[in-house]
Amino acid sequence: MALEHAILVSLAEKTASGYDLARRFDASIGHFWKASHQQIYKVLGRMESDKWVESHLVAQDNRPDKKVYSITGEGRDELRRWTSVPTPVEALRSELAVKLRALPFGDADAIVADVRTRRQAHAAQLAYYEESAAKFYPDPDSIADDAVGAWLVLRGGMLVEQGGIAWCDEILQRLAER
Amino acid sequence: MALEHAILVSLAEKTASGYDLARRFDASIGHFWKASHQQIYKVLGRMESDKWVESHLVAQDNRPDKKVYSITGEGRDELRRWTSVPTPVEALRSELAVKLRALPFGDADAIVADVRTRRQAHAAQLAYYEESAAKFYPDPDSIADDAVGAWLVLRGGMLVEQGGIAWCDEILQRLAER
DNA sequence: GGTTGCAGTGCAACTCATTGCATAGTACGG
DNA sequence: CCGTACTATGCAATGAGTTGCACTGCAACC
Repeated sequence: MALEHAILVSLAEKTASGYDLARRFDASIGHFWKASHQQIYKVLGRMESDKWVESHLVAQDNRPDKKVYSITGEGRDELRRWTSVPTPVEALRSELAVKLRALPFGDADAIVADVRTRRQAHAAQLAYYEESAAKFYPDPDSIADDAVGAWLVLRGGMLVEQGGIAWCDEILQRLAER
Repeated sequence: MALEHAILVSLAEKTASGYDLARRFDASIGHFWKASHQQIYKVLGRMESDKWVESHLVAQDNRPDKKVYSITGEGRDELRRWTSVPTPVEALRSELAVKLRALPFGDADAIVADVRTRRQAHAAQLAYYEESAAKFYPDPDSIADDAVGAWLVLRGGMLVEQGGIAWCDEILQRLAER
């Protein structure tokens, strides 16, 4: 149940409309927590009745009105409370793992092809993270205090992708070299 | 929608009751795909009406009757079809990443403590995988063909845990050493 | 003049998964 | 004999998340 909290973090950084949030969840935060706009609007409604956020309508030129949300005191309290509660380690869920166990009953060539594609996807994502890192944190040894979190998240993303690549390589070595 | 397929794999290896499957999903396969017994019974019902599996009642001494499921020809077809379709790369979802972005608005000490706990959990899981590997695959260079999948899955688990540990260490280095 | 894309908010239906509850017999330790 | 744990199957309610659809209007391209 962390979408609420992801939204709180995002609003704590900067007020936003549901639409703005949806775009943020397509990029930055979205690399580690996906959410569709439908879900965001629904949760925003619930959060507003819980008084964690409040909204006001903003009229715009040449564009539809928008509802800009901002975090409330209660929202900040909730965010602080949430950070002080231990996070359960999330279980992994790998469809590829299931497929690997299905090797004796399935199509080995297709699985190998799939792993190759997946390796490319991991490599592309890693390249993207590295680009972002070079762009936003050219000097990793001196990062502003309030940016350390975002930097560490980016590092986590890189480590995940590197791990993914390493796994694909091991699989290909075993399965393709025969 | 891979629980069906995880069950098909498990039944292709060996027939089982819902209860047996639930225990398998607490161990081996369960490290990469969790499922509760309620969910398993429900999905088994659906799979039986889809003719992917069939069941017969087995009476037991001193124990309740059980319904033993086995995979059908159609089930094997489905499994084969599924392995030949590319798997979408699953999005990562890290509550810890969200918490790291919440650092400026939250309780940094609690987050650091949380990361320490998480590091231990990763280390414990890694140790468990390494034990399993040593026990079941004492010689990784000569693994039977039908065991390669399970071995690769185990390797994937190890890589994930190693990545998790590396991330925790980076976080602790940044946040705790101050 | 028509299509595509962006900005903006939302409902409805559905699937997936968790949590809590129900039932029932056996085995075992204290 | 009492409580706990294991074997065994399942329903009901709720929450989380996806997919599909609906409506408006502007800007840009062909």
